[in-house]
Parts: sequence; C-alpha cells; structure tokens
Amino acid sequence: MATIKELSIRCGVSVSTVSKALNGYQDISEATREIVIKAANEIGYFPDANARALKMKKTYNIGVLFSTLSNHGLRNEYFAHILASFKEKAAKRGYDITFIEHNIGNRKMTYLEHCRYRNFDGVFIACAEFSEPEVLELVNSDYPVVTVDHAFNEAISVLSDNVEGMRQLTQYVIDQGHKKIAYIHGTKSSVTHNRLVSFNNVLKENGITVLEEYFVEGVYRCAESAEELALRLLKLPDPPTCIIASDDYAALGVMNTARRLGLKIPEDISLAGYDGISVSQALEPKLTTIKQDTDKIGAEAARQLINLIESPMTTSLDNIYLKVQLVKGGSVKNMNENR
Amino acid sequence: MATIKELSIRCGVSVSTVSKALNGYQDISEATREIVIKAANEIGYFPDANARALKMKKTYNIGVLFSTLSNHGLRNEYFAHILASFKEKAAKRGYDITFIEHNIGNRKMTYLEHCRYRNFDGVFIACAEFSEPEVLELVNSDYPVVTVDHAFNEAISVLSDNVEGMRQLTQYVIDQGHKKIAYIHGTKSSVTHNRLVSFNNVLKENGITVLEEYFVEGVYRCAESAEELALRLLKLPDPPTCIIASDDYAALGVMNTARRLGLKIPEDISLAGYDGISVSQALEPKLTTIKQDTDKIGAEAARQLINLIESPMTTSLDNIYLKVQLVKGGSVKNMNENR
DNA sequence: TAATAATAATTTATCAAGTAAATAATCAAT
DNA sequence: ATTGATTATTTACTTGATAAATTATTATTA
Repeated sequence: MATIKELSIRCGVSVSTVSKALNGYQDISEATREIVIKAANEIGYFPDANARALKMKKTYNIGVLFSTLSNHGLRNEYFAHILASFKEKAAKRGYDITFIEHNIGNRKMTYLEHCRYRNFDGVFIACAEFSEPEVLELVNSDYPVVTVDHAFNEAISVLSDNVEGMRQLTQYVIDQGHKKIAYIHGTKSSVTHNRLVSFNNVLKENGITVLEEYFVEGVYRCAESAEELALRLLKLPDPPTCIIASDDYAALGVMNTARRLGLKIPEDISLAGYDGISVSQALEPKLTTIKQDTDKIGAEAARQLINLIESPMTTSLDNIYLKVQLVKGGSVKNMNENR
Repeated sequence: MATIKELSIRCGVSVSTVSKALNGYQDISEATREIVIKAANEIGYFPDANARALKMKKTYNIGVLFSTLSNHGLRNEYFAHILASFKEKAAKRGYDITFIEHNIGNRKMTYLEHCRYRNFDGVFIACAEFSEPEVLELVNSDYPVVTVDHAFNEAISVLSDNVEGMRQLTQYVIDQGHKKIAYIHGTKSSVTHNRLVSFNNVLKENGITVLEEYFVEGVYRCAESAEELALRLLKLPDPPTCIIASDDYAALGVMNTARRLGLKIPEDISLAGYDGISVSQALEPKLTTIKQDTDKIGAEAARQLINLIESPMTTSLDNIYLKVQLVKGGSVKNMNENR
C-alpha cells in the first residue's frame, strides 16, 4: 500500500505538504494541490486508517453489540434486518462497523474495554441482555450510544411505537368480535411491558375483562416456550377465542401447538403476532401481526448515532418512536359474521 | 484509556520494559514482570489496537464482504446464519470482524482498497456477485481469502457437498415414485451448475428422461422469480408431478403459485427445496429439502481463514466440502402408495 | 583481580499519518 | 536596497506501541 511518504517523493514535495494538500489546508498553492491530488488518484493512495486513527483520535468505526444470547442475534430475522439497514446507512455516512465482543482470543475484556481497545467512535447496541452489568457499563460510559428497543436515560433509543402498535392490534381483534383474548407476553422489559399495558388499556376502554389465566409469560422471541404456554391456554376449561403473542416467533409456536391439537386457524382458534417477520407472511393463513419497520429502525439508529458522534452538543438524547403498521393476515376470525 | 506510558510511570520502569514484560520477552526479570502485570490488571490496561497495528502490521481484524445485492446479504437467513457462526469462531481465535464496503462516505474505493485502508489480516467473502471485477480483484490480491459457495483457484472455498445433496434429494423423489420431475435452477454459478449436473446424473442412472420444458432458470434465492416459473410449469399440457427448486426461497415461490392455482401440496403437486432455512420447517406441510449446515460452514470458514492468515505455508488452498442432510418434510407425495 | 559472560533494563528508531512552529520564497511598497 | 506582508514549504514533534541497539549490573571464570 502506498504511503504518504511515497506519494511525497513522487510529487517532489515534503510529506506535510502532501498531507496539507489532501486535507484542504489553505496555505498550499492550487498548483501544488492539483499535482498532489492527481498523483494520489493515480497511485490509489488512501491514508492508513490505523495511523490516522492514532493521531486523530477518530477511527470512523462504530462498534456494534449483537450478542447471540437466547433467540437474539444475527439468527433472528428482526435484528438481522435492522443491522443490514444500519450498515448501509453508516457506510453512506463514512463509518465502518465492527462487532463488539467479550473475549477476543484468550484476553478477557468487557464490552467497554473492547470498545476502548479498538477506539470506536460510537456504539450501537442492537441486541443484548440489557440487565447485564457489562452492558450497563457501556451505556453509562462516555461513549455515544444508541440502542434498539430499550430505553435508557444515558442513550438514545430507537424503537417502534409499541403502545400504539398493540393498541391497533388489540382493537382490531376486538372489532372482529373477540372477547376472550389471551395474551402471551415476553420476559419483562420496557418493550414487553409497554405492550402489555397497552393491551390492558384497550381491553378496559372496550369494557372487556378477561380471565386472569389468559395472561401468561413466556420467553421473548422463543417458539418453544410459546408452544407450552399455548397448550396450557387451549386446555383451559374456558379457552380463549384468540391468542395474541408478543412476537411472531411465539405466534409460530402457538401455531404448532394448535396444529398438533388438531385445531384449525382461524376457524377453531384465532391468532395474532407482533414484528412482521417474513415467515409470518409465508404461512397459510398469513399471520395477523404488527409490522415493525426494520429498515427505518436501522437507518434511524445510524443517523442518530452519527449525529451524536459528530455533534454531541446539538443532538438530544430523546428516544425515537417509529410508526408501525397493522398487517391484516387471515389468522384472526371475524366472529361477527358468525352470529 | 490508559496508555503504556502511564503504566510505565506507575511501575517506575521504561515503556519498553512494560511492553516486553507484557509480551512475554525473556530478558525481563520475573519480579519486574509481576509488578507490571499486576499494575496492568489494576488499571485495566489494554494496548491500543491502532497503535499496535501500525507497528506490527497486524490488526487482528478480518474484513467480511457481505454485499446486499439482490436476495443476498444479511436479510437472507442462509448467509446471516453463516455470518453468526463465523463471528463466534473468529472471536474465539482472537479476531474481530468488520464489514468491507465500497464507498465509505464520499470516498469511492474498491473492496481491495478498503481492505488495505483498514489493514485487514484476511478476507471472508460470504456473499457477493462473484463475477464483479472488484470481487475478482480482491480474490486475486495477495490477501488470504475464504469464500462461501464459490470455488476459486486463488482462495479456499467452503461449501456444501452439492453433488451429493442433490443426489440424495433427487433419488428420494424418484423413490417416492415420481418420474415427471421439473427443476428450477438458479442463475448460473458453480454451485447451481453442480446441483443441476447432479440432478441430471441421477435421472440418467434411474433411466428417467424428462421433458426439456421441465428445466427452467430463475433468479437464485428469489421467490418472485420462482412464482412465475412455477406458473409456466404447472400450465404445461403435460405438467410435472414434482418440482425441485434450487433453493428454499424459490420453493416458497412455487408454493405461493400452487396455492393461487388452488393446487394442494403434496396431493396435487409435490415440491422440494434446498437449503433448509427455518421457514421451510414452519410451513404446513413441512418442506422436503436438503439442510445445509450453516453453523459448520461459518465456523469452518473462520477456521480455514485464520489458519491461512497465521500459517500460510502449511494451509492448502483446497476447497472444503461439508456434509448435508436430507430433511423429509411432507411436501413430496408418495406415488407408490397411490397405485 | 581482571576479563568475560549472562542478565536486565534503558535508549533510540520506527511504523504512517497529522499539525504547530519555524523557515523560506515571493512580491509590493517604501 | 530594505522592510513588511503574504504565501508556500519544511522541520520537528506527536500519537501508542514494538524492535533493535545499547548500556548497566551482576555473576562466573581464568
């Protein structure tokens, strides 16, 4: 790889003249600048990222935390899609992305230590166990941080408007004539909590009360966990007519159980999910669900993080709520027509 | 972040003594080494990656090419899963991973230039348009390169044993009594070519000849493209009894078309795919397909690449073929029982 | 005891950049 | 011709780490 020194020899000027010429300094004659730029293009010169980072304290590299715990990580479509759009947007703004790891080889380091070691300019926490001390350490550090689906005071979070999403979904189910609605909610987090609260509010507004047994808690985004819970719900003496799962993976689990019990969806049991992953629309019937705009979430996260990196004084730490969309599949039966 | 200089002051020794002590040099007394290591742990010292890379010509960072062209990239489950296991394995061996990009900000650079700019130690081409000049430039460079699903002379490729996979699948379909088998093959590449050849060989071995119209070419891993082709196949005067798609996404497309035409799978038309993505097993009926071991592909790719980086003289450039597994779903009808 | 060897630590140079300060060159005005 | 102002270029230093060369200290041997 060509270095600035080689370039300077080729141009017959000093190294610093080259540096200044390329970095837009004003004390360089236009003639010299032209020569340097032309030569740089000819030999395909790019300043070495490591050397530059060392001197400038700026790497143009963003650390992305993407822990593979439980059902998260790259193997989860929701997060993989978010990462894809984050990556595209970051590249457009001039930033590379590198995954944050725990243990690199045999050196044990915390997430924060890894970030400092690599000198990331900022941190994107796409998915992680938000209660982990190491994650908190990262969020509470002086790093610019943007998270997805988890609100912190010390960071910007980009998330779907879950209150509105669950409101639309629940109202739709109620409008279809359902009164016995069960809810499988995920492991407690601000996201799942908001959805649960919203669900309850809509029930209340519509003057509907449901059995306490209709509320069950499962592992978030885990089909297997939902399978069991669905079995419990469907075997109740007074089973629900509709099950709302807190995410599409859980909905898939419910579907499996229903199938095993010989129940048809939506004839025998209605079902709705949340997320709008692509599988949900490949099924027969298509799943009624709330589609989260993963493209926007990723792009907006990148936008916010890079703004925070480049203009920390004018970027507020407010959370960003994005619109969601009700997808009317065929998995919720219209009970009104049935009368 | 603590620097080596701060650490040296704290220990009352020179900077290079600290460096030597931490890097296992023998010309350091055990007493001094202990003091240094203890102090390093106390203040949580890690050598700065950029400074280290500059001096050592080694970044412990792998560039990963993951272009989002057509139906590839992170949004494709197959590749996302491969990346997940690659990432885990690389971290275990002490390497970080950073995505290779084209245009970073407003600087246009080729993939190779980006790699040199960041000084990656090696390159993993997970998915890309292999005919692109930029990709070829990368493969032909002096970088250690590992690819997935595409054999080059200048790089190691990790791929499934597609000949054997398609053999198993085709034989299974034939054993189920099918003789009129159509094949939707993907855009030409070594992978799709091998599958097609294998399909033909098995037909021949079984003394089966099929109509020329049964061979159609579609866009690889694209459901929409397969939808159209399936329509063409199913509208033939003498339609096939089974359609084999070159991948599961294409199989999904076929499924959609069949559904639209009111045809039931497998009663009216049998269907098989290739890849074994999770959607394929969430469907009803489950798809008969060949499962590629994405965990192994990713891990093996990482293993090979890091071996190539660390011991280029003893790592051969041979391709690695991994075993596949026939998944007998319910999408292929047993024609023998039907007689 | 002096010479030599072995060990332990320090100094200096280097990697590829960027930048402040010093210097040189050019030209105009006096 | 001298001074001053302006513009262009070079020198010297810095970033954090490592490698090579060098020096200091202690131990061993003739």
